[in-house]
Amino acid sequence: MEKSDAVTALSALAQESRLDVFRLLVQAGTDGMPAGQIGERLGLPSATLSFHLNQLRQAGLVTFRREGRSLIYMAEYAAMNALLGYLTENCCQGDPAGCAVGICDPSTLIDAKEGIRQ
Amino acid sequence: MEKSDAVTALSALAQESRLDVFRLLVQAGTDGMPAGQIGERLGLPSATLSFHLNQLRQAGLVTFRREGRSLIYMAEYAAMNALLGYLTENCCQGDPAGCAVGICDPSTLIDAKEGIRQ
DNA sequence: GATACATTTCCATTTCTCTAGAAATATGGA
DNA sequence: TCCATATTTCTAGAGAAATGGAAATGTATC
Repeated sequence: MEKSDAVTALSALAQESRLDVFRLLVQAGTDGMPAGQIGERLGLPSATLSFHLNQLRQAGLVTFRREGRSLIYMAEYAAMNALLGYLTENCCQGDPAGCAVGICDPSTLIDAKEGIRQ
Repeated sequence: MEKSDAVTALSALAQESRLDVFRLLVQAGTDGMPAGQIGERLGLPSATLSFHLNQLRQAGLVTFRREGRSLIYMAEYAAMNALLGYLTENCCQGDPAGCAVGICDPSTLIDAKEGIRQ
């Protein structure tokens, strides 16, 4: 992961509404959640929500698919894991004994056990 | 960890110079590094560096101690671990099989193996 | 094609953040 | 006490981000 990508992802999460949205989508799992439902749950006007969803999308932290009239947003677990990896990358002078990298991906549990980063 | 604390910590890290400073201190370990040396390494004017160090300090991500004329800054590993925990907290609907929380602390390797969060 | 619905884009306003020179503060040594 | 060093606080200007109403876009249904 590049430094600029990390800053973009951290900036995207460093805002109360967006952190709420992201965590909601992390909870929602691979099913995702339509934009309208997100706005309803968090009490955000549609234009405001759309702005924040766009920020999260440009940071690579969420993706979406269309289903009828709705856009279903879902968390991008790989991006979250890459960010966690970046933050802990230089930790403990590379000693794995004191440094366990967090991995979280409901769709690839097998990969998670092997470790995503090589 | 409170949501507002998480936003503060993420905001602190969501800036190129501060991310550089934090990672440098994570590398430096418990010895820490004097402010002057940080500024020299990253090419930051003293007032600018001081502003960023203050942001990191207010976010609880770094602490400092005085040694003679120098202020030695060091990473607060517990705060970083708390943030990683917060981001992955609602992951995988609580299923521990797909969700391992990252832990990193050179000074408490034993605690790390037990897991810091209860 | 007309209408309803879901969501986005446009826009202006307000608010927060970054930057770095200059002055102030704290410490140590002559 | 006086000077050098290390770092902070003060300050103001420039730039970026957040907000939400109104209008536009895309999709489905009749």
